[in-house]
Amino acid sequence: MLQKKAILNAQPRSDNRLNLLDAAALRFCARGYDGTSMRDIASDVGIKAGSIYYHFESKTELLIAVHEEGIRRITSLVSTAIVTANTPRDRLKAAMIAHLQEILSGGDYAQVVICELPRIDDPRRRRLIDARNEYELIFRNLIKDLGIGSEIKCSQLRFLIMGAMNWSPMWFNSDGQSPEEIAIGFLDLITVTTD
Amino acid sequence: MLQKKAILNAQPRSDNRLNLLDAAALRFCARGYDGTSMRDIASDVGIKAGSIYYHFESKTELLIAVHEEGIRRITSLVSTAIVTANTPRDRLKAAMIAHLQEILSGGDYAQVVICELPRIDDPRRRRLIDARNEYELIFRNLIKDLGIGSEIKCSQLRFLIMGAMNWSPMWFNSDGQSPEEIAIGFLDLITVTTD
DNA sequence: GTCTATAGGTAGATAGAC
DNA sequence: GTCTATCTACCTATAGAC
Repeated sequence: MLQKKAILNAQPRSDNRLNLLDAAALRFCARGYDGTSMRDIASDVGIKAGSIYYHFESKTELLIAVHEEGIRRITSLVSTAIVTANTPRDRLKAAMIAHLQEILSGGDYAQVVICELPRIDDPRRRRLIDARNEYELIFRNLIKDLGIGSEIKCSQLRFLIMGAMNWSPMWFNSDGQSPEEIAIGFLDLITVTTD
Repeated sequence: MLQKKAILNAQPRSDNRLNLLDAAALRFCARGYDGTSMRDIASDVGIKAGSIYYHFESKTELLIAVHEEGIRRITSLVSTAIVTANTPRDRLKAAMIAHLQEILSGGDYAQVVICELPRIDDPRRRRLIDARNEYELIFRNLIKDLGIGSEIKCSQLRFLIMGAMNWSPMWFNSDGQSPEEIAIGFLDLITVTTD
């Protein structure tokens, strides 16, 4: 009975699994995957490197887990943010705000999703790329709903917006504009009329 | 006779320093600084790892040299591109085209400038950041010349444009739009009026 | 200028004690 | 679940022969 519940919850005890994920996200974000050692991550949570392998099969597996958790979080946040908005433009604005909040002040998971993907050398890489593409589908649809015209124009707009947002960690300063102000500033500069 | 020509063509003698720079740029671009070993770079030019140290003091020094060369090239290209344009908008367009051409089809140096800077752990890092900021000053001035108004609006526009451009290697496909078409597409989506 | 050989260190991962 | 100990492999960098 008790055991059954534990199985259903998937990861019942072992709190350090989550601590390891957090530490890995932080380290991968700060120094990159190749610049981070298992010993670094282990010491952040107060255990020895060998003990990580009780929770994760390999270093790659750890990166994949961080990546999947990052996708899960940002997808959830952005999906939730757009339901309360009424017009297509407001929905896009809400999505941009949520996306920027997550990658600028939401933690390290999102930045790992954004930056460390190209480094993964693993058969499962494709699955991660697919997951990220599925996330970006949200923006693809929001932009299509703007009704600005051709397919190619929609692609260009998507690349413009996503690029500007995903690059923002490179210059963002928490003393300056807030993620929300940045999102609004970007959107105001963009021509979203149908002509 | 044949042998002499082969030597002249492939390795202009002694100038393996340039070959090493090229190989390092390619490797750093593809696998990142931490994901590249001196053996990788050496084998690309047909020498052994230890021999690199005749040309460069250290691996960091090699990255710095790639970075400086990258800055030098893109600054030169963009500076040249804007002199033939007449209006502020055309100058910005010319700069964007040159920038995108260099990072998308110009080689690996520019991409190293863009992506590998945060990883450098060296006192000389500041010098490189300054160099990149000086390069970006070109765009800062071009945008100011548009006369779109407030300082903050100019910053937002700069971040929007630079972010979209610098992110483009993540999705660029040489079978699709050309760098020039991408630049024009981006600019057309942006409101550059003074109101 | 490039080689060989190697120093000295750190990486990811495993085995078995507790 | 975490430890210690260790394996194997690879890393940057140096020294000296050629």
